[in-house]
This record gives sequence, C-alpha cells and structure tokens, in this order.
Amino acid sequence: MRIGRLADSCDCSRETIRYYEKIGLLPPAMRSSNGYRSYDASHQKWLMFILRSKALEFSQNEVRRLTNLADTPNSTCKDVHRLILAHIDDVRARLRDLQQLESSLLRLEAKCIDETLHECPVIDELMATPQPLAMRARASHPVPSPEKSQSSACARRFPGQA
Amino acid sequence: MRIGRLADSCDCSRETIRYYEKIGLLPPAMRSSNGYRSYDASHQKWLMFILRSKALEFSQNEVRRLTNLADTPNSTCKDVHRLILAHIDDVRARLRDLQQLESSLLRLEAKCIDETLHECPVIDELMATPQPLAMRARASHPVPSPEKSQSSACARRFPGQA
DNA sequence: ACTAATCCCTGTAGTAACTACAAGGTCAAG
DNA sequence: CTTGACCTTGTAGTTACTACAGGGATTAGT
Repeated sequence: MRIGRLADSCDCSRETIRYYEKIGLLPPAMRSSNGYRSYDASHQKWLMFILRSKALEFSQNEVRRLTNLADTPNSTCKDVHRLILAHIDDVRARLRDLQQLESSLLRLEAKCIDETLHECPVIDELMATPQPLAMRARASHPVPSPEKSQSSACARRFPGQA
Repeated sequence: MRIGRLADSCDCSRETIRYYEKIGLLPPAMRSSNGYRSYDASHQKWLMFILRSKALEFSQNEVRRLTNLADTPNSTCKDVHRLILAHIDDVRARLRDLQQLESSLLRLEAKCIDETLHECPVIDELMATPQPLAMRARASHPVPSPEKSQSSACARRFPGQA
C-alpha cells in the first residue's frame, strides 16, 4: 500500500503521515525500489491508533506515551488508566474554564442594551483603567493622577495614519 | 513610562508589548532620545483593552476588529454586539465538543476493569481496525483479507531499535 | 571614576501540530 | 510521447507568543 491509499483509508493527509514518520510517532515505512513509501496492515493499525488518540485530544506527547505503552509487551493496563484519568481531569478543567468564559461573555453581552448607541458600554468596560496607572510598578516616581477619562471612542490610536 | 513599567502595570511581558506593536495591535510608542520606547496613559488603556479581550479568548483577529471598532468615532454598538454573539456561539460549540469528549473518555475509562491486566482493552479499542483495510480507497486491487489480528501489545513498532 | 546590575534595543529561532507549496522524479494510460 | 496522477524532499507558513543572543544605556554602589 502506498501513502495515498493509506491516507485515504485513514482519512488523513499524506503530509500528516510523513510528518508522523518524521517525528517518530509512526514507524518508518518500507521503501520500494523507486523510493516510494510502502505500508502494510500493521502501519495502518498504528496510524489509526494515533488518529483515534488525537481525536480524543491527547497531545502528541500523550500519544507518544500511549503508543509506547501499547508497544511494550509487559506493560500493564494501569499506566494507560492513569493517563486517561489525567486527561479527563484536564478536559474537565477546560470545561470549567469555558463555562466561566461563557458567563463572562454573557454578562458583557447583557450590557448591549441599545444597539444604536455610539458610546458602547462593552468597549468602555474593556477599556476601563483598573488601577490608577502603574500601581504595581516599583513605586519610585509617584504617578500623577490620571486625567479625566475621555470617551473611549474618541481617541484615535494611529494618528499618523488617517 | 518605559516598557518595563507598562509591562508590570498590565501584568504582561515586555516581549508581548513589543510583539503587539510589531503586529500593529498597539500603536507604536514614542521614542525618547536614547531610543527607548515611551508610553503614556493612552497606551496603557489600549494595552489593557487588548489584554482583557484576550482574556475573553477573542482571537487576535477579533481583537483587531474590536480595537478598530473601539477606535472608530462613528461606529455603533451593534457591530460589537455581533462580534460578541458570534464569539459566544463559538465558545458554546467548544463546550459541546468538550462535553462529548468527556463522555467518550469516561466510556473508555470504564473499560479499565482490571488494572493488572496485560491485555489492555483501552489499547485494543484504540488499535482496532475499523474497516477491512482500505475500503475507502479507489478500490482498484482487491485487498487480501487482513491476517488474524495479533494481540495489540505484542508487535513491536520499531524492530530496528531494541 | 569604575564596575556591576539592571534596564533597553533589534533580530532570530523556538513552541504545537500540522498545512501548503515548490521543484522535481516515476509510472500507467491514451 | 505526452498528459496526468502519483510520489519524493525540503522549506515556509500558521497562532500567539516566549526565549534567547549580542549589543547599547542607565543607574546604584563603592
């Protein structure tokens, strides 16, 4: 089987296969006399293994560890289990973050009351100065109190352009 | 204010600031006689705007659009609203994907019954051949039926290495 | 005045995980 | 014998930065 057929059968690109070979995820293919890569059923199994793992959003490093475990004759299921549990934790953390993010965005979105408004409260909120300018710095020169804040939508950022 | 103080006050790195300037997100700083970048309150406001937008996981492109909107005197709130709504959709799609992913992982994890097992069912599931090898290909040469599958953990991938 | 530490500058290279292309070799069909 | 579909290698691009290298400027301490 040449690379194109393997790629089609696994629904991935030729480049991806060559890339996996280059980084050592996939064992190097045999070469036929013309230099073309030549694959067999074992290669296909490994490639599917990698692709399924990636579909579960294991990172390249985790996939590498998984393949190594799968390839070690006397490894136990325990290590695999540990890897999966760690990954589940990871996914749950990302879920929490995203849920947080969603509610932040909804809170922000709720500020859009009047769509015809020219002073956008969202922009204003994103732009608001949180601290009186450089409080966290080494506090050498005392900083003069910030000037009365102008409306956000008035100060042009790139004066030299228009 | 020099770059270090701005970076400290906004809790980001100097490199990030220079990077934002380079890609045109942040307006270029004034330069003092020695060539050092010099910032004022307006720069700090823009930088905070960018950083807050990024914290909400707007992409660089979206941030660019947001800053442009914030910077256009006669823009309405409507465009901002649209951007936020699109982003919320995006976040929700990612949430759904992640929830899917979590349940897939849990289903997989549930297969780990006996941790001392040497034939890991998880590995076997990830490795399993889904179709009888290359069914999707252009179906020229009929492929011989795959050999009886060996146990996953026995075939060493890189025979030339050990 | 000298020195060391700390800042600043530019530019390049690295990260993850590929994708896209350029420039060329091989092979089967018409 | 030419066309087209394959294959090869290598390099550059993507996102959003981070980490230097190699140098100049400033500041603090002695």
